[in-house]
Amino acid sequence: MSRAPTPTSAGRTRARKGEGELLHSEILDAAERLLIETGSEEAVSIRRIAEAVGVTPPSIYLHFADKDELLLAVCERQFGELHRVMEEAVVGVDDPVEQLYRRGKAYVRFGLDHPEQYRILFMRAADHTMGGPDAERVRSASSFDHFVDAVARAVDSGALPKDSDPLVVALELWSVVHGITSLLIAKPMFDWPDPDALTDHLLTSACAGLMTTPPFSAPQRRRSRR
Amino acid sequence: MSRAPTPTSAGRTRARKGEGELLHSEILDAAERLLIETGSEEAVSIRRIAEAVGVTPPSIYLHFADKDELLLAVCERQFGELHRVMEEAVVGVDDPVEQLYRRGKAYVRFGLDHPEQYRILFMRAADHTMGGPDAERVRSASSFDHFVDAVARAVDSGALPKDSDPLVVALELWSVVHGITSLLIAKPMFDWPDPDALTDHLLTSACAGLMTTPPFSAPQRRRSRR
DNA sequence: TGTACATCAGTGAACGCGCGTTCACTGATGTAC
DNA sequence: TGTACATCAGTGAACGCGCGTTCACTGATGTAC
Repeated sequence: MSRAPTPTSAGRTRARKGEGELLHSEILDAAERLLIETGSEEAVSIRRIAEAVGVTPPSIYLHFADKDELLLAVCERQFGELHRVMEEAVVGVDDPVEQLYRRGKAYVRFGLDHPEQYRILFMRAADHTMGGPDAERVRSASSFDHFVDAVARAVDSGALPKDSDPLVVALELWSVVHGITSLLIAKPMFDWPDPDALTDHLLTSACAGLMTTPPFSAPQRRRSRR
Repeated sequence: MSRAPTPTSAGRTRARKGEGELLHSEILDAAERLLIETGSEEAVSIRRIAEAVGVTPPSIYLHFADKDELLLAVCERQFGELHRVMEEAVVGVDDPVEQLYRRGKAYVRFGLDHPEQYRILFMRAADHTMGGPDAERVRSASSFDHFVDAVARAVDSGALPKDSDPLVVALELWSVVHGITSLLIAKPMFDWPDPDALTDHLLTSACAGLMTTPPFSAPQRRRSRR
């Protein structure tokens, strides 16, 4: 409309000399926004991100080596955010089992609130998300390690069998909440009950069941338990 | 090498007059093969499929309206196959709870044996897999309905609380096996124990827990259970 | 048995598109003298 | 206070690519007479 002397095609004004890093986070914001709006990872291209920021495509390469690095940075942000909401969910909660429930429900809620981010974090093919750069491995593992610690505390409290392997139990509980989250995202057309209540019920059942069932033991040479 | 009179660029010989349908299944075979080989849905293009079959790209359109219809057909095949292995797993098994375990383990094994197909079936965004054509809805639902029936039999047998909603329990158990399967596919870098034994243990725990925990009930106006 | 014709499986060339990435550049900002 | 210069954020045009899809066609196969 008005022909003001805007230095870029969009309304953006060029960064001052020492402030080139501003664009860095603007790009990440835009990438995340596009991801949510389009709901599809493929629809998020360098060109569309540049357009959204109000900048030309080559500018992106001033701040990210290539598209993969950009997407990885978006993932790292999300891992951080997921970690944050899970920790936030347990502040002031002392009972270790209650902590597990809270973490689980926060996890599911995060996934349902940010389905597209969740897809990138946990529903992508193994190669893309992992393999090369271990930045994500670190973040992801660190968050998972916190969860394993939480399980270990529940074992210590006596709410889970004394000889449980916290790692295995953590993987099992993670499977439970991930199963609920990802199926709700991928198959919303089924008659799902309230996700929060469902998570609560299934986690409660699973913990109760783990208490009364012999702990997991790796199959021996002989055939497995059943 | 030898300059034999091959009618197509690859070794394929043109179908006889009434046998145009032959190419139809050759295309599906090739699409599936490419999916497995490349391990990526995006890498499977009309052009690559045509090349794999030994035919030109436009020939594909003689048998499929567009790429979506082709991928849908691949999915339907896979749903059929998954249904088959799950039914096969329970032949000769009378105990309804044992049937649930067998189905669950067959499900996980199918996913791990066919990770790329599993991704398409259960790990894609909601829009792609569903929405328009309900062909998949039918297949998917029909297989799920069998599972709900199996749960109902377990309820009737007294292995699950009398007033359980079989649909909810089925969704819960599905979440468990899907959680294990999809995490194993997406996050193989964690220290997973033997999938079969893990599935067995978690399903056993979950069923035991469901037996001793009050059945799921939808949250009332008052805040949910906890 | 022979021939004209309809059918039908498949071809070849081209369309327009959006993509990631590169390269030489511009021009505003700050600094040294 | 003035000016030459280095720095650095961002541009504009172009590259080559693989994609889904279309269109008018070819030529072998079977059929009617």
